[in-house]
Amino acid sequence: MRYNFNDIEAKWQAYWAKNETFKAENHSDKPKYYVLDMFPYPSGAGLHVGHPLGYIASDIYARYKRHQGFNVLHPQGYDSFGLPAEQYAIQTGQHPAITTEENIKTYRRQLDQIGFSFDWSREVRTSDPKYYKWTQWIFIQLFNSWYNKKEDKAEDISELIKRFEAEGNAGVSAACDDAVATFTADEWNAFSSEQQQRILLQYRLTYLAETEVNWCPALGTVLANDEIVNGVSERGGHPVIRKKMTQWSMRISAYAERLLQGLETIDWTDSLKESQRNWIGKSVGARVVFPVLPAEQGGQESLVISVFTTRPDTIFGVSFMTLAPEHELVAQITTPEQKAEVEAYIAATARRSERDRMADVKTVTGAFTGAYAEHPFTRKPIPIWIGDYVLAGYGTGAVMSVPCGDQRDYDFAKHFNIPIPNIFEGVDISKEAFVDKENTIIANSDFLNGLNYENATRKVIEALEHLGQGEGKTNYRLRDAVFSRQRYWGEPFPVYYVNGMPQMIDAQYLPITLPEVEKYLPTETGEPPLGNATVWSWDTINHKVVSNALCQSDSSGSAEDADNGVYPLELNTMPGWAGSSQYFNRYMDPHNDEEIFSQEAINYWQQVDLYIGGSEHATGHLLYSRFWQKFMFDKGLVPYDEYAKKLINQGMILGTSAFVYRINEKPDFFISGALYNDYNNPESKSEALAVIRQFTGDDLTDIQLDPIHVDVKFVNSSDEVDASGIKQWMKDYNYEHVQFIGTEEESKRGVIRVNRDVEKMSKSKYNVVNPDDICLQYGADSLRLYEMFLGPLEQYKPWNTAGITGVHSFLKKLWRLYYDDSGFRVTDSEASKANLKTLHKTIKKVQEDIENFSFNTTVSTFMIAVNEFTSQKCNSREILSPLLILVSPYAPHIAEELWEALGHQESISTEPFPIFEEKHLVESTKNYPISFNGKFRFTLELPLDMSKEAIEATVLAHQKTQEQLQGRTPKKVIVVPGKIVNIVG
RNA sequence: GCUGAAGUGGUGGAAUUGGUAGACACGUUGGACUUAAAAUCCAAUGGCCAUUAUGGCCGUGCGGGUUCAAGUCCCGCCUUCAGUACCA
Repeated sequence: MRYNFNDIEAKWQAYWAKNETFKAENHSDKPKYYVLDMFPYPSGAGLHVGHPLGYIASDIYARYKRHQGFNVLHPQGYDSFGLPAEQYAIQTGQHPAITTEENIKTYRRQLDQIGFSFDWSREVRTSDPKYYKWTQWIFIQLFNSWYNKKEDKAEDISELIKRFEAEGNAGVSAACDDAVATFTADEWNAFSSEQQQRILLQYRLTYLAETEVNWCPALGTVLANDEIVNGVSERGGHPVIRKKMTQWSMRISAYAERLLQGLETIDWTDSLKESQRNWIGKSVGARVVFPVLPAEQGGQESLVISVFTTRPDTIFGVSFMTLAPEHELVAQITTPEQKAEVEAYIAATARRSERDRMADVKTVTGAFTGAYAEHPFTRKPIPIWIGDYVLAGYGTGAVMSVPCGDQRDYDFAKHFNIPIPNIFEGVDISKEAFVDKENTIIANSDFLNGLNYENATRKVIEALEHLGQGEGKTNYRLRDAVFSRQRYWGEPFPVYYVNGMPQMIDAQYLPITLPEVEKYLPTETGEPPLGNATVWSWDTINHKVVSNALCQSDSSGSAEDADNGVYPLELNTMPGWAGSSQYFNRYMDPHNDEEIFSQEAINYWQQVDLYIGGSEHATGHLLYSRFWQKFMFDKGLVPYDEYAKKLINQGMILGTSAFVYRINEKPDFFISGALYNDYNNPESKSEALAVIRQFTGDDLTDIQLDPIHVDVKFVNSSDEVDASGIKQWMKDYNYEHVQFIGTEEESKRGVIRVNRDVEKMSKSKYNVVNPDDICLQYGADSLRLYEMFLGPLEQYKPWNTAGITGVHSFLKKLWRLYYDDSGFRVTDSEASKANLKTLHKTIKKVQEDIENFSFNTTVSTFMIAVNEFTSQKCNSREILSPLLILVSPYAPHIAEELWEALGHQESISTEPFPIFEEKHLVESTKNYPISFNGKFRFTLELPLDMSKEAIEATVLAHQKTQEQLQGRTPKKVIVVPGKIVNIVG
């Protein structure tokens, strides 16, 4: 019987689906284990072989854990809100829901065909109203919460209101807007409801505020910081500008310290933790207040400049101050004489885009404001400058410049001839600043002289606090996350407006579902696409979404609306990360319409034991979801404030692109990779040029060659495209007018050689390999094994279809252990010692490998085992039965088929994992490699239970040793029992 | 610049954590089977030298060091990839 993988795989996939083999129950006598994948965005292109890498790894682990006797939760779903479906809708008018549904069907078919053990009964889709009902619900919970810094947790907003009513806000330590004003209880109680609401917004964990956002005009939406790469949008590469807009924000900054501390408690990769630490960007230092000296004329009111510094110990080295050009005090303090210069400078920096500013960090620019500030200790005047090396968005947008201790301050001072006082003992600062704070001794600094960094810092902060001119402060780079998107295909907010103030829709009326719109672009008045909906107002009396016509006001919800109780709804939608921040918990109880999940379910599954996904989400999804989890923990909804105990980043599988080259001067001619290489080799350049000229019939002397991607499906394993491939390629890509030029040898054989290069796998690079093709030709089990075999999980590695024959022939060999030409060959005969040794060696290795996530070496272990069993002619059921269980996580289809052939009725998937027995590996003798000063080497077989001394004596007495030593006396003999003998001369 | 990861045959990659480097696979070469191809099987395959067999020398990015023993540990460099950045 032949190994007919196509039939076998289809058969078992149908069996698993029919019997719900992988359905997980929310209670069990078995211990639980939760294996999670990052759910995919269902794009129109479908899966390529790179996508399932992490899913295969997690599936192997999930299947292994089932064999180990765990109740395994291994769910899958779709992150189905997103830009591409909406862009497609804008172009074609097709509703994103339809596109998404189609794409999901393709994904599901492709995933099923690989044989994953997902519990599909728990599937979630972020775009499903039943799911996003709970995304909206969490939003409401965030709105109704504030962050109590004293308790270090989120609390209900009603607690805050009570405290305002009783004592005002002076004693409240909260994470809130910096600009919040102090008020007493009496003042609070006297405020209008609208004023109160406005103040509360400054405390809520999700709030509406005028913020400077990253606006992408081409996409017509704002982007989060992590959605911008090198100053352009991650999707599409469009330019991004700064713009002020009223937006929803998430007060993630309240959780900065806990997000940082939490990293210590979880088993995530160092590089990923480091990315998050950098993103949170904690720096410890001090806030220092510098009073601005009143200008001689005008008698300005006393202004102060507040700065943040990590080096308060260098305060006596301050020789100037620098403000960001956008700093709010710049206009007020600039003297009339300097006004023109300062304004010109501000205008010049405003013209420079963010990108230019980043690219050009070398040039020192700035302007003097003419104003001076007073040093808190020396009371001497310090000139105030502006310079674009100071960023408005970090710290206070102002720095105290210490040129001797900071290279940027140093460069600035040199450029503008500002004095550089040296406050470090025994340090030369004539060439550059001295930035090493570990080896600092402060000098020329009054009461700080002779102190090191730590002591000086402590003393300065005490002194500043005593003066009331500063205090110790910790600063975080992490900004609050903008939560509004001017998009259609996202979660609608459960928000309506009364007199411009946002109101939450009561949770019992959720979900607020997306309205139908005529077109998916912004409205003519510039409002988000939801502004196109005719039905999109909230009726507070009947509690439902109703026609816009019933609502008088277009945006604010004016007084007239109050008469009929109909108010406008929020027109923005939530960003992509909203839905993905809670899906891992929702899988535990995905069909619950009463609660986000039952306490029973969350207490059973608790948290994710293993999470596998790409590292590209390091500062996006993986940070936001931790924030939501901590919030849910504060609300008592989840038992852990970290949701994923262990996380592994799988690497990417890259494509191997193929290139030929277009002659820039003669775009109708393409040359082969071989000819290109000849042309670029000085020795063969003229020859290559002669060949090219024969075709172009021209006197080309120097040509420019542009690489053109050839679709890899036309290229054979020798990197060649044959005549029929060329023809097909030209037809498919409208290159019929093109003429190919190859080397003489290529022309003779009618082929074109391509050059290869490794790139990210992508449709536009024509290097995509489709798993459908692989499954058809080699089977899903081959695909699974090969993806693992390619290399360590975390590593980036190129795909090379040619290599798959290795694992495929392994499967065929495995099959032949059970079936040969004469039929089923497994018998009840007794296993030999050699059989048992191979089996137990394999059990041990496989178990160790899987537990270390070293999936690539397991495949080798399988191959070795099968080769050994084949040469042992092993046909014992006692061996071949457990072997299948070992293989089944990797190649589940063939394992099920052979398991059935062995006479089992049930699926192999929950069979107990074979138990390793040391006794089968124990040997009585061992080969000791013997060497003398690394010179001669031979092996000697000795009993294992020999003592060190006995081994030494035996070795020295051995004839071969005596011959080799040639009468010399060894100095020392090193014996490592069971391993090695070294004779040292 | 900083942070993280990594450098091993023609290629992907192993190496029980200091103990015979190159497992396993691809590729290549030779052979068997076949009318032929495919498939399958067998053999060789780090480099150099020797060959009548047993062999010998050099080899894990580079330069040092520790050790009986280093791909692995220590010091100093180089290179590549990824993330991040006028962050005060």
